[in-house]
Amino acid sequence: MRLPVLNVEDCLKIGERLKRLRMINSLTQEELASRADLTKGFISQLENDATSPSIATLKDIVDVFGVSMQEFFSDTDDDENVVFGKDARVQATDDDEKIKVELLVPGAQNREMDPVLVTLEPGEEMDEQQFHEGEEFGFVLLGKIQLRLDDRLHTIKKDECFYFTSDKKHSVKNIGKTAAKILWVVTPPTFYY
Amino acid sequence: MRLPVLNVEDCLKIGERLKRLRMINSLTQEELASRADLTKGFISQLENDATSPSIATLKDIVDVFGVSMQEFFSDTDDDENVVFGKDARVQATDDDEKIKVELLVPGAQNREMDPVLVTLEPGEEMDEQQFHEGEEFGFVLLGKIQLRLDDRLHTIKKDECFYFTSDKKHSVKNIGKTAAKILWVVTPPTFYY
DNA sequence: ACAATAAGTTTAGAAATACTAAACTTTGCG
DNA sequence: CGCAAAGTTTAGTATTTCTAAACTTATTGT
Repeated sequence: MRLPVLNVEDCLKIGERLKRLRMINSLTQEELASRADLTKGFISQLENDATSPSIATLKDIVDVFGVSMQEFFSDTDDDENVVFGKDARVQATDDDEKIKVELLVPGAQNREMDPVLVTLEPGEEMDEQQFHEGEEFGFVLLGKIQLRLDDRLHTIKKDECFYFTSDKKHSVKNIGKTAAKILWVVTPPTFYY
Repeated sequence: MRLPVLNVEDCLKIGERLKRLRMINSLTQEELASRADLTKGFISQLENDATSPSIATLKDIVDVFGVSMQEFFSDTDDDENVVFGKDARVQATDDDEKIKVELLVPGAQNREMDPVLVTLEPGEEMDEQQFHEGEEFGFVLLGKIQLRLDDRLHTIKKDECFYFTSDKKHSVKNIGKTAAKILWVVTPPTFYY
């Protein structure tokens, strides 16, 4: 039996495909191993291209994911993602910016909502510069914030939320002593950061 | 490493797929072996499911055929029918109707064009009642017809053709003394008979 | 901050097999 | 029929697939 040649692994990317599928399905290596009747050590080796599975074993694994061999080797992303873990987040702001905005569902085409995670350090404020149509919903996961809608101020604490139409000028400021995190959902999707 | 389980071989049919591809490419086992840097004995074993290749080796083999791993594991019969004889025609009109319309390429899903054969007895007319988007092309195989587009009339004889956008009201009439036959192609496919 | 646990990685090696070389069998052709 | 081409089978070596378990890193709760 042949050693996997580096260029084959490169172009087939078996490890990468396996890891991606595992993340999409929110499984640990141990859970996947258990379902495919393998060991977690082997799953780790596969994901890191330290070894290659037999075709039969690969089939067992992709069966756990409910994916065909054809789909597994497909280079187009046909399967709409339903579950998005932390690693799927796309940061929409630079690391040097104090405000951190992360897209929770990247690739928002064909969707009605755009959920993002906003992180504000103490004292920082996020301004909305543009009006747009639609509605916004926010849930404060951490900290205490002040929401300004036109000329009115609202204090919102952890586990409280807000909902307003996007035709008002609005901004959010962290008025607490620790970082604030807001789960924010916009409909229809609009890119404004 | 796991033995190939029988049901895996059954559903993946690796040997069968390999043999079919080899036949399509008119290669002997020895030629294929030579091109993939393997032995003919091994090819024979693979085709008879006596053993299973590693993924890397499978990739080498399908590369010889110019096929991707995705295509290799595809369950759809990729070789689309290209030739449609008379026996493949599907009549879209009843026998008691004077106008005869036959689909030339049945199962038109996933196609950009819908070709039909229209037969008109002398003096008969085929009306288009509905507007729709798209384009239409026609070739007069037999006879002489009159094409009306909105308020304009066109006489088209055997071996002449027409092409227009479908946003016009249109109809066709046989103005000859013998039956007329028109090969008519509509894009995108629309069912209007 | 720290401890405990979850999650992932690495190591050593047993068992299995991927693949070979060559002998054997079948098929096709003149 | 004889011969060569094509395919199959056999025996075995080198390699790898996959394991169990130790180790490391990451995460969570107090």
